[in-house]
Amino acid sequence: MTGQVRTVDGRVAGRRGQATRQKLLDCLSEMLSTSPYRDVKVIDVARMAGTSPATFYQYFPDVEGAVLELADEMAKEGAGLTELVAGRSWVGKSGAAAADELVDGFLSFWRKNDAILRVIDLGAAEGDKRFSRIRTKILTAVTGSLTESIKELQGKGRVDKDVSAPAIAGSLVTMLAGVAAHQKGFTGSGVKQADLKPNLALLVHLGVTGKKPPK
Amino acid sequence: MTGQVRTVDGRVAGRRGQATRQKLLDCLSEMLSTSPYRDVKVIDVARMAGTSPATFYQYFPDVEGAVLELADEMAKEGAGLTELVAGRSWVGKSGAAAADELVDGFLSFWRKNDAILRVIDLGAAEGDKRFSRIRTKILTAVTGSLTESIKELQGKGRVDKDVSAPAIAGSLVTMLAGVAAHQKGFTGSGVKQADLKPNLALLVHLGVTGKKPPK
DNA sequence: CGGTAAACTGACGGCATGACAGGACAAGTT
DNA sequence: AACTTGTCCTGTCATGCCGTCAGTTTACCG
Repeated sequence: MTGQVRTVDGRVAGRRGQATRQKLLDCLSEMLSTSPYRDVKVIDVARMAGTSPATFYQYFPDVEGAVLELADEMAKEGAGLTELVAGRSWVGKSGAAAADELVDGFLSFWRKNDAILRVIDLGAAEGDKRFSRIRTKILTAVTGSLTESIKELQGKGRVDKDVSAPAIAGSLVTMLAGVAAHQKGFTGSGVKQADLKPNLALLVHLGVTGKKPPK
Repeated sequence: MTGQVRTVDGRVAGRRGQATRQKLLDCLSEMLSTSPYRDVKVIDVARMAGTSPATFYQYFPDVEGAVLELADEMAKEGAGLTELVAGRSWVGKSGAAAADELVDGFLSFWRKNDAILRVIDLGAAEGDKRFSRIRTKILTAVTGSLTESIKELQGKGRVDKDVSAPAIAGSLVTMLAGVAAHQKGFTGSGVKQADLKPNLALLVHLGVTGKKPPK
């Protein structure tokens, strides 16, 4: 599928080359989680990796390009999020459990990768197609499965036919992403940390099934 | 309340000074909506305003500082969002209408100011307290009122006591903000534009009242 | 008209960017 | 071991933006 790793000027990268490339990506990743995106400079990343800016530009066209690589790596890992939803029953008590675990899994994934994810979010919001595509790819892992679940419930007559399954699924996932990204903002305005997850799960359950979960 | 407008070196700004200051802010605002945040340079803003970079630095410490000013302007305007919720009844048909209008008003506010809002979002997500505070200030206009509405319903026994009103309100508003910011991402993945608002309104209604709106 | 404070600018050292050519290195060949 | 080959890295350079200062122009007031 993906061809070999290549440098900007078209050479194929060997073992050593791939190692430095990866090191640069790692350092960029750390940089992103410690400094504002706007202040991340090529020279700092290169210094941290014990190399020179020129080396950086051999493997990536610019900072954005490198971020997209990081995002791609993460998107692959994010494909596993599908399992949080696929094949789950949303009826009765197992429905409540499904909501709980979806919220939990999603939040921890987001938190683990928050630095890159917020850059992707920004790029996508700015209308950059490359970022939008990756963002969709990551979220589709969840929204897709969730859409299926809702459609299934509609098929059984448990959910109104006139709701749009993809719209609901997308909105709920966006909510989870937003809350994960601004978690600090919540605790700062009168929401107890412990209250967050159960109430999110409640909202997810309500959205998917249209009903409150059983006690 | 707010003292006079001051330059970085402490002078008070006169008529002419305030005019150029405002012009710089306007140009910055336009710049933000046409270029990626990372590429917005002081020199471009200054050029667009027909002045020099040095002038920019007389009124703002850096680009971030100027963005915070823009955000402050917008926060004042955003205070009007309270009226989308305050004093509304969430019972019966008027509940459905309240949800509709909240979604509508919120989305159009967000869309009108999306350039600055996504920068604020980024700053807040990166943990910058100044951005977090402004973001909270804007959102509080809605979450606060919404929290009150939910608490009121809880008082009347129409909503379970064990849900956290602020957590629900915050999550719903975050959902609205997220959807507004990534609206294009939705339509790009199988959600019809026209389906979005009604389904969001449904989710809001469900979240606030715990019940589906009447037909 | 003269004085004072405000408003602006030119110019400068410093740093990031992005390109190139050439040197260092690993691995295999003779 | 010396040589060869292709990969990998860096020194260096031109360019352009950043952020600051000293100094000039403009507006206001007695």
